[in-house]
Amino acid sequence: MIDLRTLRESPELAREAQRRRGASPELVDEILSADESRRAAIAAYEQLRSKQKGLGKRVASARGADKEQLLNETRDLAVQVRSAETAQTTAEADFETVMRQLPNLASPQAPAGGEDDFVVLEHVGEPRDFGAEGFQALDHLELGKRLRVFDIERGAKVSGARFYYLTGVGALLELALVQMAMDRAQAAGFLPMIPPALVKPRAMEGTGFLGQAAADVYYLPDDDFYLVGTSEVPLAAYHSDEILDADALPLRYAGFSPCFRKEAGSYGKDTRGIFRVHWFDKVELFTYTTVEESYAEHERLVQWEKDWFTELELPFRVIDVAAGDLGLSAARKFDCEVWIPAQGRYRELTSASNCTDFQARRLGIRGRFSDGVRPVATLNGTACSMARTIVALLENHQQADGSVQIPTALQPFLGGRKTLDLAG
RNA sequence: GGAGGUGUCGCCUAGCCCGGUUUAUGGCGCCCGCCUGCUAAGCGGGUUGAGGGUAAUCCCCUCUCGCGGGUUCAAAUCCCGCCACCUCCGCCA
Repeated sequence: MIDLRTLRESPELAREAQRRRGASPELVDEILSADESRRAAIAAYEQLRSKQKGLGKRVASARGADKEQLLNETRDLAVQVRSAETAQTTAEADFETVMRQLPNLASPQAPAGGEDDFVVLEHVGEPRDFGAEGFQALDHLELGKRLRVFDIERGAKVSGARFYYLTGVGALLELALVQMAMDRAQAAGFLPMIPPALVKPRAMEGTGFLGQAAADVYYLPDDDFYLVGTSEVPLAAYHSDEILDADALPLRYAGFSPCFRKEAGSYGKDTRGIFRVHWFDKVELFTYTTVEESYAEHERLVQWEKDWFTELELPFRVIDVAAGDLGLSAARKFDCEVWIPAQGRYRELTSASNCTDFQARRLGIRGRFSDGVRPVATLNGTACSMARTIVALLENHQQADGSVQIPTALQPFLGGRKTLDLAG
């Protein structure tokens, strides 16, 4: 992210960075002014406090009239110290408030523009031509109903719209995907984790989900808990306020957790089936490393995701998300979009973000290096998002007879099962 | 949810009742040195961490005894609230 030094030395660069992200350039000036007040308040407090300490020592050893004299002096000083302390606390809080609104610095390589200005980096695999195969492809809702993979009606009855039950083979399919994703993650050096899905505000705020994304987050006011929208949150907060041993980096974790999303503002979008839901389970990859190493790690995350879809025999493309569509914390983001036949387009199934030191600064995660203590970098990437992967598998691997073929790589995790069909 | 106990510088620990000379005691570990055929042992010294100032590994300042408030000229120490852990009870998968 833009650190304070850069902000102070070249505010115009920072303003430009804000414009590039579609964020307010004026924020930079607000921060600078808050920073100035904060520093002045700290300096004033520290000076008074130092004086007070010196006097305190003399009071301790003084006797009689000397002591009375010193006590009078220090009493006056104490009043000043107290007000200086209040001023400092206020100034720091004000500074934090504006500073926390500043998004990460977008990578210079990220394409300019907003949501529609992504750049397609590559296509892997070919969408099937169902017409040529002589049958009309069904959408995942139809397939899922017929094969009893999920139960949307009862999901709605019990929990409302955008909820579902995974049933029978559907439930087994998710468990198989979890196992396979964890297996591949472990092979790549990630430590399997099952983190808490309810977190305190600090974790949510530190990962950058209480900014522009706040409307999408479930909150339990009685207990002051947030429901995580991804295990990125508890995995990032795992090492909060810690100083990591540089030799231990990179630290890699694969978290499996439910994900809860309000999907506010998406009314009417993707209402069919289980493509866009309020809850799904996901295996997420998370890395702590150095900022210098983060770029290479980002490439590796994308490569692991590509390998995953190749193993699942799903046609996909990789996009480079534009600066204006990066959210608060990412400096750069690559999405893998899988072909969804019934929709006739590529849809996001995984996303890999390099958050550089943005989350680490906010969560107090630093590394001890030979040249000192510095914030580390954090990265996250989807290993497997269950509901959407099930959608993709059903639609892409459907057969003329209404059955669905299980990709070879996934079969061992389903007890050797090769197809989903009405019989079983 | 209820009762009691605990939380100190990497780890263990003293200090808290009775507030000030605590720049927090001692041990372990770690680092440097001495000594010794080698090793072990022994001896001497060093060692909380973070933030900031500075050209600076010198030096200076602030913060740091679970967290946050309060009392006081002054808080590890007194008071209040919270959190975590332990023991017991209750409840529960």
